[in-house]
Amino acid sequence: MTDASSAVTEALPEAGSKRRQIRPKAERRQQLIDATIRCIAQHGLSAVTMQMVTREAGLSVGIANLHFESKDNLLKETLRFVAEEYHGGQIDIMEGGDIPDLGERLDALLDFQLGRGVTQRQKMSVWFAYYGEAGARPVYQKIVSTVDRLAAQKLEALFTDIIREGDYSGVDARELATGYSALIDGLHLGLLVTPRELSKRRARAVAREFLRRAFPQHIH
Amino acid sequence: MTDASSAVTEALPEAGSKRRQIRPKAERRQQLIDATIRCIAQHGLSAVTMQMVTREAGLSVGIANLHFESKDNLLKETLRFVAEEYHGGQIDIMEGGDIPDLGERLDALLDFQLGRGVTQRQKMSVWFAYYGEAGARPVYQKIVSTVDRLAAQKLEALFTDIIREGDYSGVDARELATGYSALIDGLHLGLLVTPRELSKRRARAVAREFLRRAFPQHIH
DNA sequence: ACCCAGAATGAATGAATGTTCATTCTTGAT
DNA sequence: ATCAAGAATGAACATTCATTCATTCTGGGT
Repeated sequence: MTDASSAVTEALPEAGSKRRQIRPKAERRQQLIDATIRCIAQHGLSAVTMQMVTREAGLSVGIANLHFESKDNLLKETLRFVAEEYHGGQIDIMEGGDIPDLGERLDALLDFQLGRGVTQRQKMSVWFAYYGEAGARPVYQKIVSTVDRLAAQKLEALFTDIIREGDYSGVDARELATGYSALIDGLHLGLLVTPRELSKRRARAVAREFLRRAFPQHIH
Repeated sequence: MTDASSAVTEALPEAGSKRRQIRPKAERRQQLIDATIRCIAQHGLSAVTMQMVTREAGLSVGIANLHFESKDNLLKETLRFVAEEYHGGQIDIMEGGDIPDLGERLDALLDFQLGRGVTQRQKMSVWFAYYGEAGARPVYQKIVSTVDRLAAQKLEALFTDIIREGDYSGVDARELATGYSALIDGLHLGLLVTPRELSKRRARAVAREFLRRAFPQHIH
C-alpha cells in the first residue's frame, strides 16, 4: 500500500488492438479500480455503470464480475484503495524517519495534502463522491473511519512533539489536529466545487497561515 | 427564501387516508422537495428513485413530473432549496441588523453553522451528496457557487469590521474568511462521516478556538 | 507440438427505473 | 345543483443496467 504511482494507464491500449490478453488477477483488479476512479471523476458516482468502467479499462463487461463479485464490491474496493493511498501517504510523512526536522515535516505534509498528487480533480471527486453516500452507507463510513482514525492519531502525536519542542503554551494538540484536518478537508471541497474562487495557491497559503498561527517558530 | 421552517411534514398523512387532496402547486413542490431531502439522507443520492420520493411524500408517481418536469429538475431544485436555506440563514446573521455587538454576531453565526438546524444529519447528507456529484455536474457547481460567493463576501465584510474594531494587526480578512469557511465545511464532513470521533460539542469548540485565536478580544 | 487450466468474452436475461397519458376526482364559481 | 379547470392518479411503456454463463481463447508446462 501507499503506492503513490497507482494509475498505470496500460501504456495506451490502442483502439485497434483486439487480441485478448491474459494477465494476472491482481493486475486486472488494479486496472479496473483505476478505470473506476476515472469514471467517477468524469461522470459522478451515481452515473457510473459497469459497461462504462469496463469500456474505460478496455475490457469486456463480464470481467468485472469475475474479479470483483459485484458492482457494489468494486465500488467498495475502489474507496478502500483511494482511502489507503491518501491516508497512507500522510502517515508515511508524519512518522517521517527521513525528515528529522519537525518544521520541515509539517511542510512536507502540507505539500502532500495540497500538492499535485492528491488535489487532482480525479482523486478529489472520488473522495467526496463517497463522503456524499457515507451518510446512507455504513460500509463506506467504516472504511473511511478506520484509516482516518490512524491518521488522526499520528497527526496528534506530531503536534504533541512540536508543542513540546517549541514550548508552546495554551495549545491542545488533539483539538488543533482536529481543526487542521477539518481545514484541509474543507479546502479540498473548495478546490473541487468552487475552483474559480479558491486557487490551489491560496488554499496552501490559508493552511500555512493556520499552522503558522499555532506554531510560529516552526513555520517560516 | 431563508424560511427556516421548511419541513412541514404534512401533519401525519395517516396511512389509511386514501382520499385525494388538491393543493396549490407551490405547496406540492415544497412537499416533494422535503421528501427528496429525507430520501437522499436515508438512502443516498445515487439510490433515490422517483417512486421512493413520491411514496415518501404520500403522493402518486405521476405528480413529480407534473410539478417538476423531470427527476433531474427535482434534484436540481432540491439542491437550490438547501443551498439557499443554508447560505440565506448565514447571510441574515452576518448582515445582522438585530445584533449590534460584533462578538455576539460571531457567536450567533457559529451557533447557526454548527447548531441544531444545519447539522441535522439529513441536511448534511444532502449537502455533501451534491458536493460529491459537483465535479461531474456543472449545474450543481453553479448553484452552489452563486450562493457561496455572496456568503463569502458577507463573511469577509464582517471580519473586516471586527479587525478594525479590535485593531488586530497582521490579519488578512479575506484569507481568514476562506479559512473559517473551509474549517466549518470540514467539521460538517467530520460530523457526517465520523460522528464517533467528532462530537458536535467538540466541533463547536474547535471552530470557536479558531476564531478566538484570530480575534481574542471578541471571543470569550 | 500438444494440452488444458482458467482468464476473457459478450449476447442474453430479468429486474428496476423514468416518463407518459388516458382517466378520475376535487373544488370553487356560477 | 351544475360545471369546468386543472390537480392527481397509476397502469403501461420503453429504456437501461447488473449479472449470468456458454463459449472462445491464451500461454505456460510437458
